[in-house]
Amino acid sequence: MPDKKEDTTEGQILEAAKNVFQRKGMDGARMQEIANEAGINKALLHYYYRSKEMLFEAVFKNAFSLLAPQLNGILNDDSSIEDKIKNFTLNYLTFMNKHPYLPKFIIHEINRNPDFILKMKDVTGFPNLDKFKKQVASEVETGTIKPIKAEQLFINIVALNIFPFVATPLIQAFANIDDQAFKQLMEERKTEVADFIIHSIKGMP
Amino acid sequence: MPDKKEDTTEGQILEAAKNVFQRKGMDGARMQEIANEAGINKALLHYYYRSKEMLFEAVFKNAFSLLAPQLNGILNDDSSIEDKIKNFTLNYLTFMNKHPYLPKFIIHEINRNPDFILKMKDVTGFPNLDKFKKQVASEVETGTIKPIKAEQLFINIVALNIFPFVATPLIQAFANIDDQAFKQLMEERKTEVADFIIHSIKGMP
DNA sequence: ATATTTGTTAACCAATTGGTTAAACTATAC
DNA sequence: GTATAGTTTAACCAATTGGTTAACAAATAT
Repeated sequence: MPDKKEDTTEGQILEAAKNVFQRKGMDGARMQEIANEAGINKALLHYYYRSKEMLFEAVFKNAFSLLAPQLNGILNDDSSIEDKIKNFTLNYLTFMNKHPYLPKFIIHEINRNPDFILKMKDVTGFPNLDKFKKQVASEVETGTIKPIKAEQLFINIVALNIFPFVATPLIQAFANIDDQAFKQLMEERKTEVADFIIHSIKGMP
Repeated sequence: MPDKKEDTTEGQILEAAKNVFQRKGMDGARMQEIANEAGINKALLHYYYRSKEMLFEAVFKNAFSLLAPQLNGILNDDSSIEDKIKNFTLNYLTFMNKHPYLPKFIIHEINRNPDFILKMKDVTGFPNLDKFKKQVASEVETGTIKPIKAEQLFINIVALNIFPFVATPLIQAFANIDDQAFKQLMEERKTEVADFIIHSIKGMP
């Protein structure tokens, strides 16, 4: 009896499928390649997941429910905006070291088929801006931060944190740096990004 | 004799290929679909472009050489950092209205095959950070802007400008807004983003 | 006018791909 | 032990896909 998830056949399938789908995308992935990487027969793939689409959906949901809580953190806890930004930036960039393909994968597949996001909306604790909006409005009113729309601040936060991991090769080419130097830049960003944002919204209006 | 590019067969092919490739990506695109959209026979596609890869490369190079000058603007002209940020933000967000699929397309395909970027490095005026780095260092020294690495500032600028167009459906879902409201947000960003950046780098160190 | 090059098509082909089938192997139930 | 249900495989299948061929039409050259 296997106790670790990766030792069960289904675990191996999901792990292999995750790797192949995240590397190649839904369209580029091949069932045969997933079977090979899982060390099993292709027919067995269809035994566990009747179709490529079903397997893909399982992988996508897994990925999405890893990412969603990261965003919910910033939106729904009770700390100040400033603390949220600091924590989110630090957490997210740390999290990215473990799952570097995740944002590319999710963003690409949602662009390919925007309906996927509807299927997600009920499943996990789907991120929601309502609370964050009230908090921003409130801190703007008390003068803790300068006037800004919650939506714009939210976009800025996720953009600054996520974008480098979506456009890694492009940035590396423009900045003319190797993997090591890029990793170093990302390490610096754990504090750099939060400082950048806070500096911007803390000044006089 | 056709004078407009779109009236020649090759023009129709490139236009159709651009649309299909940008919607579906290299892997998801079908030669038959491109032929249909161009209103021609599939064999004629292979008459003009021997293979799918060659056709794709033509489309990709076109797309890239539309985007590259946008970045070069900010890197290689002689205005101040502040003016560069203002101009770039305004220009880029305006440019995006005309080519909304462009950044998704380029980023996805470069992730799929990072070697593509090597092929681009010689072709067009490939963006280069050298001049920008000197300028940032100089303005930091004179105290015009607070201390920041040119690479980090560059990443921040492109992230804030490009990311919303790469992750549109995701942002729309999180912020719970429709196309119209999203477009409105992007319109606001034409000044919002530049203000946000400048506010951040102009404060006391 | 007519030969020749260029542009266009319908029909075809080989390879790939997602998916199925029927048999075999393995563990579990009785 | 043996029936039974669950797991795994090799071989197969139909559809799709990128690409080709050979014939035909339209310019262009001579």
